[in-house]
Amino acid sequence: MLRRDKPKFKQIIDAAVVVIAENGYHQAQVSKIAKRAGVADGTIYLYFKNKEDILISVFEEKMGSFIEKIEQEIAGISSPLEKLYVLVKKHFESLAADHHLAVVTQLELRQSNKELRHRINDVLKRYLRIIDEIVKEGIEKGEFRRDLDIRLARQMIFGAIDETVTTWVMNEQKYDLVALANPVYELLTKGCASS
Amino acid sequence: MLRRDKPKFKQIIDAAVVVIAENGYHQAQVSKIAKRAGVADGTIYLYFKNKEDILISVFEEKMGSFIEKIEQEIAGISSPLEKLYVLVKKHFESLAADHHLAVVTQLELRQSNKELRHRINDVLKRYLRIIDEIVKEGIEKGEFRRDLDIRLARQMIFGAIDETVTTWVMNEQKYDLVALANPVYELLTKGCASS
Amino acid sequence: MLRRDKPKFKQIIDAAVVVIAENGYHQAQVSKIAKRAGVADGTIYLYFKNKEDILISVFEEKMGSFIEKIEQEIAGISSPLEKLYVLVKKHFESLAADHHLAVVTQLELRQSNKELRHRINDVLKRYLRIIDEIVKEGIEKGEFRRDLDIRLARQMIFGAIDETVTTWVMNEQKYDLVALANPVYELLTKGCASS
Amino acid sequence: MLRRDKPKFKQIIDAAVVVIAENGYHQAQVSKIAKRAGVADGTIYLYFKNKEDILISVFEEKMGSFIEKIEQEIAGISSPLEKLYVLVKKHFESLAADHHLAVVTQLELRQSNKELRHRINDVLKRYLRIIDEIVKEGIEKGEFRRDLDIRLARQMIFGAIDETVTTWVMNEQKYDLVALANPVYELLTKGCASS
DNA sequence: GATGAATGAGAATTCATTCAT
DNA sequence: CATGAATGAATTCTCATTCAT
Repeated sequence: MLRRDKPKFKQIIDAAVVVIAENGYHQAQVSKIAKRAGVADGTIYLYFKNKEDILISVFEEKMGSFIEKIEQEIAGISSPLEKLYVLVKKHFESLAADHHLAVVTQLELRQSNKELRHRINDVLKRYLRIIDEIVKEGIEKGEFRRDLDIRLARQMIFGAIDETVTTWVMNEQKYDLVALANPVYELLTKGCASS
Repeated sequence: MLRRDKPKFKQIIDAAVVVIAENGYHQAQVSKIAKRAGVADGTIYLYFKNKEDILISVFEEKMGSFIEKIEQEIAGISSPLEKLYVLVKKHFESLAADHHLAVVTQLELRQSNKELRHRINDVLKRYLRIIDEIVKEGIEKGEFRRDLDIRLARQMIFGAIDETVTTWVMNEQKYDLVALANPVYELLTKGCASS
Repeated sequence: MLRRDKPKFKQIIDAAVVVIAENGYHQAQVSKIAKRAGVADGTIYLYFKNKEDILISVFEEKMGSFIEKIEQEIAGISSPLEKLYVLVKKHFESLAADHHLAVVTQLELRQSNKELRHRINDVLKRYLRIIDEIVKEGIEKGEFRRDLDIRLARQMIFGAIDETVTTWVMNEQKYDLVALANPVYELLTKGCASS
Repeated sequence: MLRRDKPKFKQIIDAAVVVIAENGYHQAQVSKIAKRAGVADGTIYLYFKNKEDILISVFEEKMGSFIEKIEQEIAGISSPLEKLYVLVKKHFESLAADHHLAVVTQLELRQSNKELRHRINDVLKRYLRIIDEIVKEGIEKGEFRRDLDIRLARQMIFGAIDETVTTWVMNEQKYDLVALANPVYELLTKGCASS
């Protein structure tokens, strides 16, 4: 039985998200997470190698299902432009639907040390590859400009989406993030310049 | 005499950048910074209130002169599009010219706690306002699309630039960042879509 | 289970008394106390909030049982004069029996900061109230002079006892403190003047 | 020229009393005393060997003139009982007249380390010897009880006076200390017991 | 599998004192 | 005589991890 299918594994992951969101990364002690999950401190170490492993697992689990959802959503779409639109929209929807998770991914987990962030980036790569695919397909199908550097296009797309979400979180999620999907999509596809 | 004009202040700031870049944020002990700066530990506290004050000052000093440089560069330019191009180029040039600083601003200082990051954001705001001005002027002069949401455009521009630099730093600065100024500018202005 | 009933709590308290007596208040580092108590430094903090809490607890524990002992001893005595005599005698006996404790209460704990001394005074108040009761009862029963100011009488009694013990401690406990109980009692009751 | 006759010596002593009274013993840094005295930090060390030397000098200077005053006052008195009364009265008057000094001698200087307190005790000895002389003379002249242990009588007298002043200081000097001279004198001479 | 008491390494900061000017 | 910038030693407390029960 995989650890991720055991109930306590999920309990601890979920507790970690809440504890980090409520207390901040540096105040998210293992004992706090254990208490919130309703298990003993030592029990954590039956499911996770160490604290870092909890944090990575948080990202893997949450980001993983997030990525899967998006992969499914865009699977049946043929137009790369529409795929990009759906990706932006689903990205915003997912984080708008889980405020705790949004705080954790946009603010708290970024305070982790260099190594942890490199490992988080590995998880992210799967997401970035989806964007790469959309861009590549877009070029092939003629919907995207032919002279695009795929990597740079992906960085702009991800950077813009990410910055938009982070600004929204730092503004305490006061406005409607999902409503920004369309204008962000317009910006990404048409750019700033008047044509 | 302002503390920032005293030679030891600069010594310590510069030592801090190197120490943080080489050891990482969490391994940048005050004693290490002092040693590198060639002063006693206690001397640090004649120029800085506490360790956090060193870190904020690093950002203020470096980012401050960075912003000033860009303000001067674009001051004499009349075309907002050209201003945007110069901003991207100077941004890349500045960080490419100081590898230590690039590591510190893109990776290390982001692991600071929430309060420190909020104070860092205050410094950043000045930079974001420059972008806002360019966008606003661009719309007025007809070079930028009329229907742009200024805040979103700024988020895309900053997000794309920042993501590009961060990716470059995480790839250990293996390729030529400055060479990306033009394609990034093209992306930001024309977008991904074929017209 | 109250912390004061746990064996390690007592271990640490007792270690603190010895370490403070032997090294002095300002040289009684937490690590020294831990080592003497045979526990890890961190274990201290499972039983005490901080270092100050150890010191207050030392006083509360030791002074507490000291006060209880005296309360019990005088409970069955009907004559206030005899109560006073027993109080002086027990006070001297208690401190003569524990040289370390005598050094700690008479010399070392008095170097604590104002806040700690105020909290120590709270414990002392219970002792001072016992003296007050003896004086009050003595006046009512006609054994003490009718015109006594209770508070002043208490201050003289406590001041004389305390000064006697402190002088004894500062003279390195070279003479027999308990033997002074009778002459001190005589002084307190009859005064200096020939009648 | 003796250092104690130089104006800066007195300036620094007086500044020390005020700084200690207002900030407490542990917050009375040399730099604070220097600032208050209107001299540079380094100047302190032209007049005092080290910080401890300042504190002892404070006690010597202030207690010295205090003792001299009392010696003069009782010099012309022939009755030992009256001498005792005057001593108590002058003791209370002196401290009631200088609230800062009262706080320093009764509370703050007692937080000093063991060595400093031993040296302070040397200064006190001169005062204690005055009391001894009064008691001895009192016994010889038949005004004091013949069976007195001089040392113990002195400890009671000093202990009672000191405790009375300390209680008054800890109660923030809310009531009239000098008015207590008479009842304290009565207590010391006649004791608590009804005759 | 589950517990939770015990462990112990690691770092920012203060302030008395010096000494070149 | 006077200055004040510079020095550097010294200590509490936290919290991830272990392991006996």
